[in-house]
Amino acid sequence: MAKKILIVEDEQDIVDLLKYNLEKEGFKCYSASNGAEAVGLAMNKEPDLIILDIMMPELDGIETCRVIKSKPKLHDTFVIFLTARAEEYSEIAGFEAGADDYITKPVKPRVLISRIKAILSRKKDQHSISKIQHGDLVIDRDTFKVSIQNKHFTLPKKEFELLFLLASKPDKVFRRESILSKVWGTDVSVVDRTIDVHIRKIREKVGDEKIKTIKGVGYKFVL
Amino acid sequence: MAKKILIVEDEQDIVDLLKYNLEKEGFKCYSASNGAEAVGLAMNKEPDLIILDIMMPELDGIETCRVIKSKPKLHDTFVIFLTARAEEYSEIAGFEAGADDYITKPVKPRVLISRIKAILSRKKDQHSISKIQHGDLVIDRDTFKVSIQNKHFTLPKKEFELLFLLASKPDKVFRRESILSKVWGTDVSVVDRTIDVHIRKIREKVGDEKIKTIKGVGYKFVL
DNA sequence: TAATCCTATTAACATTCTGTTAACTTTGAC
DNA sequence: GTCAAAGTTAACAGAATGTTAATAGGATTA
Repeated sequence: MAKKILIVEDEQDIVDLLKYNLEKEGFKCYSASNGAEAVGLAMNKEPDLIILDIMMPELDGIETCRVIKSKPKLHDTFVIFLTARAEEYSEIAGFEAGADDYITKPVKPRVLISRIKAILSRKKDQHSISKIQHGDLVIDRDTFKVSIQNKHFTLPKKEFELLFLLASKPDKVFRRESILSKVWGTDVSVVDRTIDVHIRKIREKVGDEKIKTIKGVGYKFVL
Repeated sequence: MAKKILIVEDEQDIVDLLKYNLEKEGFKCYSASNGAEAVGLAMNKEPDLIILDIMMPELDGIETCRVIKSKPKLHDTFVIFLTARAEEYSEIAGFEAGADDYITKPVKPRVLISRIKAILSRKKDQHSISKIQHGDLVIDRDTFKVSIQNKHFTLPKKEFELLFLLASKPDKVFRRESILSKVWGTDVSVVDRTIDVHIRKIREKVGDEKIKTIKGVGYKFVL
């Protein structure tokens, strides 16, 4: 799923430069040219990360960041500040406002991208429980290994994510839409059969009995 | 053992200020008033960290930094630049010359000290474990030597760091982004293929089976 | 200093494997 | 029995990784 990035910057040139480079890397970009617009867009699109210019007319970057961080919905959104080198800028103030990193202009696209990736991967790490263990089943995110009844496999990514999801709550029925949004993400669209095919592949490995179909609803993992 | 810090600065007042504060914190200080002297002292004392004024007569800070970083012996020494706020200073040039951080004048001792500690602790993390031993595998940071199944090699730096990382937690899958940030650092950006090429070279030496690919995720070291 | 060697990186191309789809079959609730 | 939902299979496209060779720049040696 493409990560969403909101660029907040009043100089159109810079917006274009960033947008071009970020989209090339597969990010979905939005842009705003002032703080107020930024807050609105952020609430609307819920980006994964916001690139925020410090120097802006009216609501400046630091204030904008404060406003953003005060919204519960956006509390976990990452913020990177953009700052001119010579600028009178207090790094401390920036971090206190809740920034996760800052980058000085002129922006080197590659530096920006590597920092963004580093930050986004941080988030990913935080959100994942790394190990599931139920009876004779062990699923370990760290090693990407699955073992069940003395059988061991290393599953492809999607299959792994799907099994991990189902097995995280044995016996709970996961509806198809819920599976889609959690494993595939909200902005990809795949045909319905795709889930079935993956379920099929998993069943081949862990055994047909382990995943039960609830027709009209979804699937559940049984021990 | 007290960490050694070399202060390179032509204004005696500042030298005194820094020295006073750093020594109070338990650091051992040396000082030089120009670039040439600095290089000599650095080679001689091998400090842990060098505080380098950008503006200096003759050899300026950036050039001095380049010279220092070109000496293998000093390659891993940390460098902090000291720069006047209003100064026309290219941060890019500084980081490209190999600086690890920079601080603007007027120097606030508390800021300086906290940055120094942060930087020195970085080093500590990286180098704290110097030897890995798992089964027939031995990897020694001090000598850059690796031995496995009666085969011995000395790996180039990057290959070594990469193998060291993977082998530090056998079976754990390291995601590509994580490898990048840990071996290459967050500020450099290299093409994706670079990791593969290094993996390939390591595999040639330690054997293909030792490093397993988890497609879409990363690599892991297996015993 | 020049010549040589070695490392890190990249580009270009080859290969492998995953994820997805289409097309068709089977199942089970009503 | 009907029909929507799910199962199944094979084929395909494209992503992800493997591989090789070329290059640049440091470091080492003569």
